[in-house]
Amino acid sequence: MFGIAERWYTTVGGQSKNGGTTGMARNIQSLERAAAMLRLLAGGERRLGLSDIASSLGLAKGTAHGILRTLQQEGFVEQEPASGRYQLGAELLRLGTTYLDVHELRARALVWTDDLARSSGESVYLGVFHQQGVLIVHHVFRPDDSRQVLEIGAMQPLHSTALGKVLSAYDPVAHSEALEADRKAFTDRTVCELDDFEHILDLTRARGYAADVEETWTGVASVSAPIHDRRRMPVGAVGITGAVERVCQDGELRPELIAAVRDCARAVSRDLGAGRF
Amino acid sequence: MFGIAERWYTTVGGQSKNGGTTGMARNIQSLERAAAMLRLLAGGERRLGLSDIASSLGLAKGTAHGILRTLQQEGFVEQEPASGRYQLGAELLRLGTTYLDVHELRARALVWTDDLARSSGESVYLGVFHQQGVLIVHHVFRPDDSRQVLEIGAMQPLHSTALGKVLSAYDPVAHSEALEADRKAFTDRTVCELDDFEHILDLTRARGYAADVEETWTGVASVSAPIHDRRRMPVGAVGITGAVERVCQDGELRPELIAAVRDCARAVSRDLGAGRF
DNA sequence: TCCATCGGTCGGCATTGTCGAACACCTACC
DNA sequence: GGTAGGTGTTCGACAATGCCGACCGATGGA
Repeated sequence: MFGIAERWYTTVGGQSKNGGTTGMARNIQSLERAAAMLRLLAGGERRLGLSDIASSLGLAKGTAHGILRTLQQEGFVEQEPASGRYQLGAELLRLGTTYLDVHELRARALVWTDDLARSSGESVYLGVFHQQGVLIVHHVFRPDDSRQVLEIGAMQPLHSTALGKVLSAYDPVAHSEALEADRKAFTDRTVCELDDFEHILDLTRARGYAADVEETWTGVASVSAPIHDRRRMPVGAVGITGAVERVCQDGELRPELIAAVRDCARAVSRDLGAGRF
Repeated sequence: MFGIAERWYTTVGGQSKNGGTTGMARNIQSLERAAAMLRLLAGGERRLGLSDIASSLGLAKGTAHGILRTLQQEGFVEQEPASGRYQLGAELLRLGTTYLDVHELRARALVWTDDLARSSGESVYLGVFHQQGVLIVHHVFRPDDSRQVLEIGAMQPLHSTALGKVLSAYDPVAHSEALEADRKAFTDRTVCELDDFEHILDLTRARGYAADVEETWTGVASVSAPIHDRRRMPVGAVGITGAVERVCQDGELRPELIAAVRDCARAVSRDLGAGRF
């Protein structure tokens, strides 16, 4: 309701050419609503009914139904025949996997992350900045026979994880996002204060890597380093994650692990074309 | 173009109430076009330009740009800053993973497929019917240390794989889909003729399982069995896949593997509520 | 330097999506 | 058994919305 009326005004005034930060051109309403529905279905744990969806988004039932019907036909949502409730559809999985296949950073990193997992003995994560957090695009299991769950497609917070700190330190958009958001305390070691957090980012830039010692999960520590493309722009981060007893020694991160992570990040960056000069 | 004009007539004449087989209600145009764009981007291997996309879908450049701009803001497509080309976006990966988390069949099957992989010594696949093929929603690696790639989110053909035959035999929609499509020959053992294929489906229903001995990939054989829900409707299929030398013996599938797969399928079905009757 | 093509934007028209009410259907509860 | 409240779905009319095609500015070969 309100968002619609507001958007109207933008057509009258000057369009400010390009906008420093955001384009702010008008977008297609039905698409925005459809995306909001998918996000709503992704957020709510269980299936949602039509009335819930319509009222949550402030839409008429008929409107919401039209969008859902189209999304269902395209395979983006499915409807449970019994209750008539809606949930996400299989086409999203297919397209999401295709995204991974095309992802250049991931493709270049595959072999290097395998090496890193073998040499470090810990699980390896590759993440990119997305929306308000870090999206895991690759995950190599720790090379032992323990039961592990694949975390590709999962999100991690920016302010407490090693991957998130690296991206916040090097990616300007991630930086402002991390500063604006409220930094939730996951453990008693999580850094939430603005000044402390910015100091950590400065430290990250100075060192060239970031750490997370029990700031997100108790007993778990990580190290991460940034990956740059051929234009020296930050495009992602690699890191290892493991039990704090293995990753740390005498209260400090084991130096050989830091070196291994940084070597891997440099290798991937070089593979992306950032190598020479 | 043509589809649009046709749709117009339905508003004038009688609306035929409900339509016998399909609802045939009108869908939202911009959403259909956006979905077609995503599918186009998923199909083409490399990134596509705006003009390519517009001409491929028969749209004006401005129209295509508006849809792409919105999709980009929502995270469904990304634009390479240098060339301006478009590719699929990270939000699809996030939503696709969320689809897996909510998937009830997959959740119930997790523990049973692990057992099956351990007892059979082969890799395990869990698939559901989707569009024109089988979508892999779970994949357990063969329990040795060999290098394997995760195939969750990949598609398999209906007519040549064990999973596809099971779904074609038990799911009516998959059945008609498999009969109508042209069955491509992947190896010289692929069954393409309509009569032969229908005979195989009859055999599958009679036996309660299906096989694929070098009909899709040379040197690879699979066995699969159907999973039913509490209404005895087929909802998916589990199967094992491995080198033909291990899976077969004296030209026949090893009986203990067939039994293990069928036990797993029955266990998951029972877990879904199909147990008592 | 020119020319072809790229992605992106803008104004005007009318198609298209939206709204709200009415419709079947089901379940639970008097 | 009826009723009341819930569901998802359809319909018709209005006008706001998204579509089209012409128009920019930049880019990159020839």
